[in-house]
Amino acid sequence: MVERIVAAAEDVVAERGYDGTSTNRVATRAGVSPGSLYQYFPDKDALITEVLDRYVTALEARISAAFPGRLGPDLSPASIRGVVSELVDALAERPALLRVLSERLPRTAGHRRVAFAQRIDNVTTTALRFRNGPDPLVPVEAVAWVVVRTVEHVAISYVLEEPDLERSMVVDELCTLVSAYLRLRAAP
Amino acid sequence: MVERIVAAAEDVVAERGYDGTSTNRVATRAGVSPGSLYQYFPDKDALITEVLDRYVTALEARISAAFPGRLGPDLSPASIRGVVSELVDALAERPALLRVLSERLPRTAGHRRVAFAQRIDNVTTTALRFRNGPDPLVPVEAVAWVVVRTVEHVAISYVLEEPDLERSMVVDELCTLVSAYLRLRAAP
Amino acid sequence: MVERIVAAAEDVVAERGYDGTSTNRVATRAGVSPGSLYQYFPDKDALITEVLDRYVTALEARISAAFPGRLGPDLSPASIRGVVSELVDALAERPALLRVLSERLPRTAGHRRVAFAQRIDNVTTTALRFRNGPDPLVPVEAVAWVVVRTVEHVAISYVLEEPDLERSMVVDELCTLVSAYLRLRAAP
Amino acid sequence: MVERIVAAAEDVVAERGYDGTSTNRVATRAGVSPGSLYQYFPDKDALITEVLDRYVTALEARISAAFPGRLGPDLSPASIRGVVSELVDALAERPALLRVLSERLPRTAGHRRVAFAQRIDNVTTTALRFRNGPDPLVPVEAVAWVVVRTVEHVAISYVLEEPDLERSMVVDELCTLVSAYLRLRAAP
DNA sequence: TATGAATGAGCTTTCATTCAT
DNA sequence: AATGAATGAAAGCTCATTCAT
Repeated sequence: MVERIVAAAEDVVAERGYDGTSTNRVATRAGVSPGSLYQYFPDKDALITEVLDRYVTALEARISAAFPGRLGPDLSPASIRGVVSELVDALAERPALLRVLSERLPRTAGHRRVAFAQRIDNVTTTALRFRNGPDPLVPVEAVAWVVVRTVEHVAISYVLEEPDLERSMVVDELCTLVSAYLRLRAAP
Repeated sequence: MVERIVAAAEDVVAERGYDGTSTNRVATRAGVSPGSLYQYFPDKDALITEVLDRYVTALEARISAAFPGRLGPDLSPASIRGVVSELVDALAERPALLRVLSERLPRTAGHRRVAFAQRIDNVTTTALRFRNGPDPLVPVEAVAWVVVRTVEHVAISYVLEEPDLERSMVVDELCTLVSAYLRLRAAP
Repeated sequence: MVERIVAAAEDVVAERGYDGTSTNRVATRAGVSPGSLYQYFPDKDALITEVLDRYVTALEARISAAFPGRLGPDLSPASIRGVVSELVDALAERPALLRVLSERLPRTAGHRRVAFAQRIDNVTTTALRFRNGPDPLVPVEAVAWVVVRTVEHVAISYVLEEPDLERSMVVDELCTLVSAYLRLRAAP
Repeated sequence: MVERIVAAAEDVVAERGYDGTSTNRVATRAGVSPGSLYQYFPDKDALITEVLDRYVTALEARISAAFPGRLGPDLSPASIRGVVSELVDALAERPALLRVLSERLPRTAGHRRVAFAQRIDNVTTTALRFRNGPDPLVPVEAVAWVVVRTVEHVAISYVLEEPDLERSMVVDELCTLVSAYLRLRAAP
C-alpha cells in the first residue's frame, strides 16, 4: 500500500512538479482513495518528503558505491574522475526529480540532501587530513566544503541546464579543477 | 502605487515563498484592494516575475560594477577576489529572495538569471581567449562554463546553507580554487 | 446529492435567471458546500445545462405523448387541438425556466431545443407527404418549418407575455390558423 | 458624447452579447473614461437598454414605413407580402442585436419591443374591425394578437436559425398562412 | 483498514461603480 | 464636465483534509 502510494507520488512529482502534485491526483494514480493516503502520511508534505527522501537514498547508494574502498581516503585523479562521472550519471537518471529536489531544497527533503552532503564533507575532510597530516595552515573543513559544493552543483547544473557542451568535456574540466585545487591544498 | 505593490510583494515573497504568495495577501500587505493589483499586473505571475526581475537586475548591477573595467578581460587573482567577494555580499543581502529565485529558476524569472549567467560565460570566454590566444587544446567555453557555475553555486550555497565556516575563509578557498584552475588553463 | 443540487439549481435558475445563478448560491440553497457541486458537474455551465436539459426532456415527453399514435401522421383538427393545448399547458407549467431557456437558446441547452424542433419538423414533413403524395408544387419542408415555428412561438409568447386574452380563445385561433393553412397546403 | 458611448456600446453588444459587454470595454471602445459613462447612464443596464431601444426604434421606423398608408387598414395579400418581406429584411440587418434583444427580452428593453408589438396589435385590430364591421363572432383582439406573434416570431426564427430554406419560399408560406387565416376571419 | 463523499477556506480574477482631482 | 485610479464584493473553481460508513 505504502509502496503503491509512494510510487504513484514519484510519478506525479516527476511529471508535474511540486505544486502540480495534488493528493487527489496521487490517490487516483495509485488506485487508492484519498483517505487511505492519510493513514500513512500525516499530510501532503510528508508524502513528497518521502518521495524525495527515497530519491536521495538511491542517489547516496549509487554515489557511495563509486568511492573505491567505500568512501575511502583515496583522492587520486582517477578516483575523482570515477566519482564525478558516476555522480553526473546518477543525477542524469531522474532529472525531473532532481529539479524538484533542487527547487524545494530547504523546506522538506532538503535535510536529507544537506545531511548527505555533510557526510561527504566529513569523508573528504578525513581524506584530506589523512593525506596532509596535522597542518594548521590548511583549513580542511572549508576546503572539503568548497570542493563538495563545487562538484555537486556543477554536476546538477550540467544535468538541469543542458548546456551545449560535451559531457566528457565538462567532466574533464571539473576533474581538472578539483585535482588542481586539491593538489595545491595537499601538504607540500 | 506600483512601488507599494511591488514592495509588498517583495516582502511576502521573501517571507512565504512563491506558493505562499497570494494576490490577496500582497494586496492586504500593500494596503490596497485586490483589484488595484490587476491594474498594473496582468496576473499573479507577472507580479512575482517583476519582483524577481528587479532582484536579478540589482544583483547584476552590483556584480557587474565589481568587474574592474566593466566586465573587462582581467582575470588576475585580485580581480577574482573582488568579484567573488562582492558576489557573496550581494547574494547575502536578500537570502529569502535568493532562495525563491533558486526554487523558481526555470519557470519565470529564471530566464533572466540564466541569461545573466550566460553573459558572464561570454565575458569569461572572451577573457580566456584574450589571455590564451587561439589555443585549440583548451576548450574555453567549457572552462568558462565550469568556472562560472562553480563560483555562482558555491556562493549561493554559502548564503543559503549558512555552514559554520568563516566567510573570508570560504571566499579565500573559492578564489584559490578558481585561480589554480585558470592558471592551469592559461596557455603556458 | 445530485438531485439536491439539481433541484436547488432549478430553483435558483427559475428565480434569478442564468447570470444570477452563481455556483455558491446554488450550493447554499442546496445546503451543500461549493466543492461538492464540482464532484458532480465539471463547471457551472454543465450544471445549468443539466437543469435545462431535464426541462426540455420533460417537455418533450409530455408533448410527444400528446401526439396520437406517437407523433403519427395524423393532422386532423382534433389532433392539432390536442397537441397545441397540451403544448401550452406544458409550457405554462414552468414559465421561469421557459424564459431562461428562451434567453439562453443558442449557447447550451439550445441544441436540445433546436434538435427537438427539428424532429417535430420531420414528423410534420412526413405527415404532409403522407397526406399529399408526391406533389412538387407544395414545398413541404418550408410548410412544416413555418407551422412548427408558428405553434411553438405563439404558445411561448402566450405563456411569457401573459396577454389579457382567454387561453381557450388563443388556442382556438392558433388551431384555426394552422388548420386553415394545412388544408390549403393539402393536395386538392 | 452620448453618441460615442452608445455607438461603442452597440458594437460591443453586437460582438460579444449582453454578458460580454462590460462597462470598461464600452468606455475603452468609445475612447472615453469609465467615469464619463456614468454621467449619462445610471448603470450598465440603462446603457444597454438605450442601445436596444434605439434598435427597436429603427426597426419600428422601417416596418411602419412599409405599411401602405402608414399602418393603414389595408390587409390585402400584396400589402401583407410587402410588410412581411420588409420585416424579414429589417430583422436580418443586425442579427447580433436581434439575438441579444430576443435573449434579454423581459428584463430591459423588452418593454419597448412589447409596446411596439402591441401597437401593431392595435393597428391590426382596427384594420380587422374596419373590414369586418361589428361582428361579435370573431374575437378580433385574439386574431390580431395571434397573427402579429406569428409573423414576428417566424421572421425572427428565420433570421436567427438560418434554416436551409429559401428566403422567398418562407416568406411565401408565411404570407399564405396569414392570408388564409385572415380570409377565414373576415366576415363572410 | 480502507473508503470516498463531503468539506470549506482559500485561490485568482473580473467588473460595475465611485470619487478626488 | 470629464477623468481614471481605486475599489471591493463576488464570481468560478481547487484541493488538502476529514469522518461516517
